[in-house]
Amino acid sequence: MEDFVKLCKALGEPTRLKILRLLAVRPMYVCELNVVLDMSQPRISQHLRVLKEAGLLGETREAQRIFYSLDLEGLKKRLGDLMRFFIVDMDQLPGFSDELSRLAGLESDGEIKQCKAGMKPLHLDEE
Amino acid sequence: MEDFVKLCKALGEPTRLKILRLLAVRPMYVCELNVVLDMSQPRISQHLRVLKEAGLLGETREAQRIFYSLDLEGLKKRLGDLMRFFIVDMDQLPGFSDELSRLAGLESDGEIKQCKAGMKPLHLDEE
DNA sequence: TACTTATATAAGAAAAACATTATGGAGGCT
DNA sequence: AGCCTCCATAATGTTTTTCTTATATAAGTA
Repeated sequence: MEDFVKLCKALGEPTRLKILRLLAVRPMYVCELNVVLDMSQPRISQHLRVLKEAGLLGETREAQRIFYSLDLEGLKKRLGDLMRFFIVDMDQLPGFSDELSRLAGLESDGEIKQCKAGMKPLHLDEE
Repeated sequence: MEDFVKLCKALGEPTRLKILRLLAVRPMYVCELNVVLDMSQPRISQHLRVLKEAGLLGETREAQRIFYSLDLEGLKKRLGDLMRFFIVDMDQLPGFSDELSRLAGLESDGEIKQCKAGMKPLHLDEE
């Protein structure tokens, strides 16, 4: 699940979405992004790092330049995986064991009656 | 584009992803989420608000309870739209006119030579 | 070697997101 | 009416992001 969070967090920022959208036109050097986006170079580099760590970018060094590219097929696959995350049975997913057992506990008594169980216990004995 | 940012920002947070994943099992009351997630009620309410504003949730009042649901088909469509955002021609998209013209400027002189244009002008006359 | 270009990284400030605690309001039950 | 449950909202503190400015590294050029 952390992977999906990282992916969506990377996509959920206007500057980064713009960068990706531009790299979808064609791969570019940082200095080209610098010109096209009209933003400071460190700002762009930092966003590129986030995108790279999310596994969205390819990177090729060419002399002192670095050529960044977006793998559209990879992104497509990642978004497909994300969609499937919501569709597959939850017990096929890691990291949901606690939630699953509490959910089972909820449904064990047939009808949903009260949710008191989830509330903090009242302090009946306060001074 | 702002819509995509909002969507991805909503998805890019572990608690919210968990909430959505649970609502994908079945619609739930807030108090049920409260029990299943074992988190404070305001925390859940606030995340539900973000998800609602991102257009991801359906909401039905039932007496004093509120029944939240996730529209899987809607989410699927939104993710498809997001993918297409990267595929369609950029001049079909709003909000990229400046970038498009600067990109055209880059390519007008055939080869990419220097990116000096994007650098800040050097101050040649400092004291 | 000295200078320039291209990029990354660090350090700091400002803004945004998140969690907690406390409160408020709507609706059911006695 | 009075109390309880369910949920939202406000206020506050803390952590995370984001941006800027400044500096560092790597590689080309004169």
